[in-house]
Amino acid sequence: MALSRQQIVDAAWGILHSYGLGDLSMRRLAKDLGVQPGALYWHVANKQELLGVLAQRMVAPLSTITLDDAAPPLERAAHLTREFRSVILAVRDGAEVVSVAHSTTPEDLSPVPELVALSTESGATQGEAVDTALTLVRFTLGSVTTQQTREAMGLNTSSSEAEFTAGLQLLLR
Amino acid sequence: MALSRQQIVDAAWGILHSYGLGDLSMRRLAKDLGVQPGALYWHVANKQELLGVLAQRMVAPLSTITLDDAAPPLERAAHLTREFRSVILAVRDGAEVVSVAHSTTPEDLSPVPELVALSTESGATQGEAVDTALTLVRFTLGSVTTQQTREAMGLNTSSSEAEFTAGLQLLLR
DNA sequence: TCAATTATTGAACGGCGTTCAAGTTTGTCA
DNA sequence: TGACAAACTTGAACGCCGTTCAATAATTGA
Repeated sequence: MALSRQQIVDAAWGILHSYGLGDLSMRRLAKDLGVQPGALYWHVANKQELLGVLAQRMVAPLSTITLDDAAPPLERAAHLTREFRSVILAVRDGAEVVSVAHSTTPEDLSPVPELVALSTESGATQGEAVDTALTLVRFTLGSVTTQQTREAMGLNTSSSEAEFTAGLQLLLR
Repeated sequence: MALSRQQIVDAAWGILHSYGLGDLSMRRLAKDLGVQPGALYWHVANKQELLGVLAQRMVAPLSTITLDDAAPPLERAAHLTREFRSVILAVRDGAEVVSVAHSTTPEDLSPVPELVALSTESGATQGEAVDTALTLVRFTLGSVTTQQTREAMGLNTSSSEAEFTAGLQLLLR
């Protein structure tokens, strides 16, 4: 069977989950797929593009999440941000991978559009809503980056969750 | 004259400013110093340590900054955070370099201790103050990372300053 | 069947961080 | 002054990395 883009992405996804970004090299990927490294470049432009696809896959579930309609918009925003956090926290080096994608296209990546909608719903102008959403996402990425970096170093991360909650409340007062 | 740790750090500082993190390799550093790469390792444990020193040097001015005594603490905190931003914005890939250091020792790196002091001064408990300071720093690092990434890609960054200001106000209400 | 398209190989290019035995230089003290 | 130790540097290698590209193989459509 011919190699496909999908297979490559799946294998990369697997390595990322099991061994982390440090082990996700094009050569390692090729070896896992039983193929020469050069073959990957027929299906994928370069490593950066591949990481972008992985980031999208990570956050994809966020755009189909259903939030309690009864809850006020800001509470739903808080909930969505928490979901964002758990999604990237669940993948090794998830924050690092998503950060790159976020830096390239800050406003398109989930959960930014969803957060913008919720923020306008609660009375913000479009501009304010974008600023709020970006701030939430950046804070979350920073928080999780710290936690995952420290985890990788074997340092204590017990206060991470509480710090995140505190920051979230600070932002969504 | 013998090579010294100080010389290495200075040369690294120069490369970082002039050419960015992508050009800051141990081999390039050695070449600039007219020395073999291995020689660096007598003075410096590894590249990560070197980057840590660079990060410290970047933020060092923040701990000796003088803030308007008359202004309320939260305003001084805002000012300090702005200074933090300009300091890392002024160095190519500054946010990336400082992020690594921040992830390792989040609470020791300037301007975190200073922000904690200002936050307690305005009535927060120690715990709240730490959370606020970390949130401010992480948001700022995220914001500048995005800006510098986009600059490096030749993309538009005109809204960066306004987004930063908006986030800052959101956090220091 | 036989071109044309699609896909893969194999090999190379030019890098990277780091290690280490072997050498050189420098400083100390008899 | 000379010998010895300590401080430092070299040169070479190890094992990686992302990416390119001519040549080759496999698949497809006419």
